[in-house]
Amino acid sequence: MRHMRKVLGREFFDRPALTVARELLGKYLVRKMDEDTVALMITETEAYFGFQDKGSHAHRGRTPRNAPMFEQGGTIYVYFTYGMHWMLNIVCGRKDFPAAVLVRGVEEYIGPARLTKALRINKKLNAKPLSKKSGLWVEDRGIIISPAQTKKTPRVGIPNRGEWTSRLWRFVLVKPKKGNL
DNA sequence: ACGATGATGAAC
DNA sequence: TTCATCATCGTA
Repeated sequence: MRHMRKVLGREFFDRPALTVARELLGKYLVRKMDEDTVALMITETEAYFGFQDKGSHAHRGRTPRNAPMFEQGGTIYVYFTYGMHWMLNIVCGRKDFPAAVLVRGVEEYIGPARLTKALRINKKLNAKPLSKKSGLWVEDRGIIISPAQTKKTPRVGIPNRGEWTSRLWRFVLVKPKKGNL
């Protein structure tokens, strides 16, 4: 299993965003830039799920910006915020149900805007499918993440939304201590 | 610790 | 028309 490199397809992303967010930890985000292909392990994610989620862009329905969230699982949703930053989301679940996972960190580049800057992810990828053709995809390289390595916390930057603020929908990969594996 | 950045959508 | 937003960086 050490050398497996399975490109994750629709069957992986056509599931609830919480499941996908948790299982994306330890998977590899792969980006092809010209002749350069970079693969970085995903270390931090957040789930956004359905119309009722008051933290989600989709909670008041479809708008031109959030339209990709209504596409099928595996669609890329990239949006621009704070006048400078691109945010990378991966759409989850079936078409017409708005759900996605925000990729907040990969090894080496922690922070949703930092990783998009490093991997040159911007509007050009919005609404495209994760695939080798689009130049952005996710691989399972056989790394198993235990529950003990998965820290759950509230989502970042969503104040005063009651239960939607306190839900533990952020997942962080914790490096196991030496001798603890 | 604070201001600049400046798209998008909601509130007023 | 004004304000807050799923941040980050440079400057003080």
